Amino acid sequence: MSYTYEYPRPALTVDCVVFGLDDDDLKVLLIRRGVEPFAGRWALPGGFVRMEESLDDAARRELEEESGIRPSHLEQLYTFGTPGRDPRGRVVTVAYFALVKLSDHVPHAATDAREAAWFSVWDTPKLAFDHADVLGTALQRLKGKVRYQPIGFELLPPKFTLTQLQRLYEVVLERELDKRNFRKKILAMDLLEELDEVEQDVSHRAARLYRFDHKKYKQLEKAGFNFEL
Amino acid sequence: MSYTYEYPRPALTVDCVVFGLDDDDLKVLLIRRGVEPFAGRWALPGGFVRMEESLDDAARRELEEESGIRPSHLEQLYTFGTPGRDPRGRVVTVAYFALVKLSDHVPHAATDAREAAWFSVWDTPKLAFDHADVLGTALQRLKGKVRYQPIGFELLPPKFTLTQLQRLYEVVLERELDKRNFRKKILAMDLLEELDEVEQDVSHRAARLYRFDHKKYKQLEKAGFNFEL
DNA sequence: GACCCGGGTGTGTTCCGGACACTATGCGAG
DNA sequence: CTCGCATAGTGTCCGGAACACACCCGGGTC
Repeated sequence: MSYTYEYPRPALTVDCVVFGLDDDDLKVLLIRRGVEPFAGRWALPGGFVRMEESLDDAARRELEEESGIRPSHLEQLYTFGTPGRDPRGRVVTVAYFALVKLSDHVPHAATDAREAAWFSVWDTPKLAFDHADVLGTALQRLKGKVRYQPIGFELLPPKFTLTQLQRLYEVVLERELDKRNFRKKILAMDLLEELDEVEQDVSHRAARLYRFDHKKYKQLEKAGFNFEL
Repeated sequence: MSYTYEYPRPALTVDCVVFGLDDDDLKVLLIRRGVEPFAGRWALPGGFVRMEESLDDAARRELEEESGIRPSHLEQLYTFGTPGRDPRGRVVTVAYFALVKLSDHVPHAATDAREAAWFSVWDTPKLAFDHADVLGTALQRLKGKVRYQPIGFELLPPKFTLTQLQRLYEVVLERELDKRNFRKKILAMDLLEELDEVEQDVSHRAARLYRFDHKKYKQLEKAGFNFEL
């Protein structure tokens, strides 16, 4: 079977930058390529877009196929289409940006035949194609977006302590925050549900657990409320 | 001549949302389509991506071809690829977002054979394809971006008054700003060059003219400075 | 020359964000 | 049982920004 067109067409792929948070290290999911080009190199999960699926669906499908992951947050990042970025010919890729709770996905899970692993974003191996650029763009986006949209919670387990939340922001923004001011600000938004539980198995005073209230956020958002770090 | 591939490929286009400022009305450039589908309807300027050009180049080329415009600011916006958005088959479009100084481009200029015109963004005719979505996305982006990057100046003539600048922000952000504070803030950034000229032909006290200092901004940017509102 | 229109500046009040250091609690070691 | 340790949790003060209001300026119109 083959397909013929009057004019040449680039091939279209999607690639996903999936972030996860491991304690206070920000991780990205990579897949080791089995075939040329760049066989043996690590790359972002991704693949070709099918004719009947939307771009978002393609991203979700490839991610599920290659790693078994269904991210809690997925959004389009940027489209990379410089001629020459793929040695096989003209390939345009729509990059996606995803966040997952690492607690839901066993670290270093090799789900398929392919080898998949989490790497610290500050210390990745050399990547295939222009995936280093894609990762860089995704990091920038994460850094910019985390401050004015409550997407950071997608990286944490459902129940978390305020210290965990603060660590998350410190890791992503690459700077330290003041504990008192951070708590004041985040609690003033009234988006966290205070639970009657504390963390377990720690050798010091246990911290109270909180839960992010998605419903309340949606309401406030409609009313013109703006989340801001 | 024809081109054959082993798997089917979507066609790839670029479309441009070009904004211009006319006094205190925000305008968008539209082209009237000559051919089916949507013949006679207004649409965003755009066309097919060639195999040897980058996406940015394709956007610039199509814009020049269809309207003669070379925008002072151009950036990628979002990629739209829902199956069914084009009745001719699967077409994925990379949307771009551009700003021009209307003073450089005669309003209602019909440069080519095609009819091109500026419309108020709040009052456009019914658009072809999903271009209304694209326009909406572009407006959101403009609104978000204008506050933390000095791209608004690309909409004004090289020499402008502070009131013009304030109007621009009020129009884009859809809310009123305090005159005193606006001036204080913008002047405190030290990015405007105060000229020894005033506006002409006004029936009241003439306002002083200013010019945006691109060089100084680049310097400050490198030094970690952040433009904000 | 009176008045009208926006341009441009000053001031007082309130509000918000950032800087800053100590006490409380629970566990484990000895 | 006590002590030590590691982290949880908490309030105040200050300066600058936001906001509201009031005023003078300069030129054109009638």
